[in-house]
Amino acid sequence: MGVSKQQAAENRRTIIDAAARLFRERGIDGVGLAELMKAAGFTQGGFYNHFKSKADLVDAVIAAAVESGGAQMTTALTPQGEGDERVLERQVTFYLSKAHRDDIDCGCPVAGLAADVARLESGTQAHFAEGLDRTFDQLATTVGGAQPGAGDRGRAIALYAEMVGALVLSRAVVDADRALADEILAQTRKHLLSAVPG
Amino acid sequence: MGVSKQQAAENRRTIIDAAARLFRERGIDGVGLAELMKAAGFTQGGFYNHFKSKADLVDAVIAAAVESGGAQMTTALTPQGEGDERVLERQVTFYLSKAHRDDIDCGCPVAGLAADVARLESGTQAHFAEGLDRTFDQLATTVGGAQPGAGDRGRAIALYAEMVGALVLSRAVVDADRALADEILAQTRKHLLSAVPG
DNA sequence: TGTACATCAGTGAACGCGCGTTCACTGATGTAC
DNA sequence: TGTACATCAGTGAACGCGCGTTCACTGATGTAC
Repeated sequence: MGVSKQQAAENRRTIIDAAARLFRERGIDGVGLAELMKAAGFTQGGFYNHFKSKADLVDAVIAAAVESGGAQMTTALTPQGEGDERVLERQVTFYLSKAHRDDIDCGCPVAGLAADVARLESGTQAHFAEGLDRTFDQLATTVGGAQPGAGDRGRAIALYAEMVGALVLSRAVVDADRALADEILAQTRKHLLSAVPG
Repeated sequence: MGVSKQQAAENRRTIIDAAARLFRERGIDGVGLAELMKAAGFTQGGFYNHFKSKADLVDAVIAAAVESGGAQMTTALTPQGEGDERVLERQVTFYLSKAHRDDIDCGCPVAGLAADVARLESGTQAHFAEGLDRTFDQLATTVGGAQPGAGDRGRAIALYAEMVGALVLSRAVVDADRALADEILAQTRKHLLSAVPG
């Protein structure tokens, strides 16, 4: 068609965003390039103007997802400026909400993509690992609050693992047994919030 | 070839076992039927003598995995007859070991398949949900120990979610950042064992 | 117990289909003069 | 500033390949008489 460089860059971004959504929803193997390009508003052939292969796109998706705020844990839903105790509480409450579970294509990419990432080449895994590492550090400062300590990162890791596990398990059964899916969220929420001071 | 009914039943089992292994390792979408049948020691065409579709096999795999001892949590590695406190400790220690993480094709099917299960039809999800529910109950009695209480199941769910999350996250980064993968296991192990009395 | 035949788990080739990828082509963008 | 041309993001058809599935065929199993 003929398109400005800026437009082309925006289009690339559009493709990555569509892929991030579809990959979380149906898994990387479950999404074809034709369908993906159509979802982004383009035809199949244009894909290779932006990426040299599907693996290259996956790499870009992981890098972008992880870059946009350490896996969605410490951004959007935590308007800064309030007391740190409350921030942790609100993050946990949102992360383990039914809304977050049911909105998988906009939800935490760590929970949505972790299983697939385990099967990717280690170059792509490395981006994911960097983002996860950063997420642990950010969460550690939130956990530490006013009195940071040596065990904060360890506690952050345990906290995050429980949230990711609960979300993955809840999603795995929600279509067949909504009560069980809700129970998983409710019990882990209760467990984690009881550990938060206040 | 001509094969006895008993032999046929054994062959069916062999196919399911091979599928359980391969599905955990590379994801359901990542395994083709030709490859699967070859791994089980047969040719491609025989598949439909045992299953009416790939989805039917997946259903059988989930049902079998979940049936063989509530997701491998409360079987094999816990020789009964010893004190209950120690049983929980040993289960956690094994579940969060490097050996369990690295041996994904023989490991806990809940952690290995949960992400894929979320995308399956709800009939298949139901088998998984039943197994998960039973696992929670079994783990609750272990958690309750000598003094069972009303909060045991809730604590079991939180415990299990943390273990599954840790295993999934550790596997997602192990090829790219082994230190981080090990840290995740070590910190969650430490966190969970510190909560066990004794 | 022995013979005749239906069953059905196995083989291996073939089917259509959608996958990731390649290609020739188009035409506005953006540069060179 | 205006003209000539290279660039390259877009289109849409085509490629080979492996997928899930179907098929005709084989021959030991297992039943009927």
